[in-house]
Amino acid sequence: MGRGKIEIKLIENPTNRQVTYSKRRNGIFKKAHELSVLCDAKVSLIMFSKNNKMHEYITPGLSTKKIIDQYQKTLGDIDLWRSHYEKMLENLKKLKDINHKLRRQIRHRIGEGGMELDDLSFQQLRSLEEDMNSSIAKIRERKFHVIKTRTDTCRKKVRSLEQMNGNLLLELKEKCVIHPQFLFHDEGDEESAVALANGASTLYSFCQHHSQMNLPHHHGGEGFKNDDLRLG
Amino acid sequence: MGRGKIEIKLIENPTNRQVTYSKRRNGIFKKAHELSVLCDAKVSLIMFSKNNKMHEYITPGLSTKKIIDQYQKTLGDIDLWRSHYEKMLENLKKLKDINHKLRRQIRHRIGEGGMELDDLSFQQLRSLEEDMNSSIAKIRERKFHVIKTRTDTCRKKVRSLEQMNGNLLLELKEKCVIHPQFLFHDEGDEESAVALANGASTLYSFCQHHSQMNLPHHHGGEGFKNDDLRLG
DNA sequence: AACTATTTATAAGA
DNA sequence: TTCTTATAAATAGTT
Repeated sequence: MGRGKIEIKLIENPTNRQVTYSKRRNGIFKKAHELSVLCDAKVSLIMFSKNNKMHEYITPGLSTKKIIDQYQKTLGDIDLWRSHYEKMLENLKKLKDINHKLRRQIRHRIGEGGMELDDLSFQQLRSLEEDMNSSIAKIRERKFHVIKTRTDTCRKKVRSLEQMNGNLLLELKEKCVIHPQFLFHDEGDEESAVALANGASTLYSFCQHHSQMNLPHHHGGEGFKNDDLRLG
Repeated sequence: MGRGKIEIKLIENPTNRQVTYSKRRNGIFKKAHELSVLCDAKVSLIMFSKNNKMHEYITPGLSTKKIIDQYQKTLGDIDLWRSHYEKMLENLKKLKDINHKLRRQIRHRIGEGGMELDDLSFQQLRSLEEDMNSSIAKIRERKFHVIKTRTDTCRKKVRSLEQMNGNLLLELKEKCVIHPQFLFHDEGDEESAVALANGASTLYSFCQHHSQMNLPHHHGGEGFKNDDLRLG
């Protein structure tokens, strides 16, 4: 802004440079002050000319020392944040590593992907096989336990149903003695009544069966993961 | 500069204030950078908005820390200069005081100005009088010494001249015996010859006398001054 | 340090 | 925040 446009590059002529320095310095100081007032901002402006003459502007009511202190405190806070951030990054990296190892272990145990097992030495493979065998043994044991439990539950249910069935038949016979008109009204009716009684029980059993199918599966999964984390 | 002119006072509307802050901040940063480049100046610009958000500009290739260090060093230097200046001021004051006292003493000793002696108590005046008396005694002693020295010198000179005179007369008589035509040619001639011989001697004596008149005077002056400084 | 033709910054509005 | 634009302000070159 002026009679001509100028390039923003060092002014070689020392006199011109000095004049421009003075003019623009005043300009900036004025603008700094306007900013201080208009926006209630804290401004510190320190400058050294080429021949190391110092000039400064400071928002009225403040000292440059205060600004510097606040500046350094802010930098300190930024450092704290950065170190915090860097710790988090490190943590993330560790977790990713563990994740990778776990995935690899899982692949090994599944024996998936053809080439996956080529990474392992003979010893590692033997150890893996043994490991798998003992795992299978545990799984089988658990399976038998589950089957046994379920069988027992079924037996109990059957027994209770048989008893309920007997009671109902007795009741029915008594009613037939008192009101003979109910006897042998329709063969199908008697069967459907029994079916109805059994149906409710079957529905109950289904619910129980369903929950038993899910929970052990879930628990097994967790146990497996825990083993993996210990190994990773 | 803008669609309308604004007063330089706090912008009450927070939104407007924030917008203005952003715009003007960029403006100042740009100008600071231009100054850095155009004039090869070192510029540090730190600002905190009303809600304590920090922004800074720093001349490329520098760190804010460096600027702050230079700033503090400069302030330190200014402090050094100021303390130096203050010490000089103090010194100056002391010397002025001494000067005053000395002048007063001199005035007392001279007894000048009528009212000057009114400052002093009877004791002080007695002491001053004694002091002056002893000074007078010293001066008198010195005076006698000088007179004695000068008298001795004169006697020696007279003796040497009388001898020289005798020698010349003898020489003259011998010449008269060998060449009687010189005898009693003119009465005045003999007198003028003696006068000539004495004249050279008188000239010599004058020079010596002149220097003796100056030197003791000078020494006396110095001695007096030294006394004064000791008393001040 | 003052002047002034220009360039630049920016207030207001979208 | 960003863009536009009419206008205010800054300043380069000159005296």
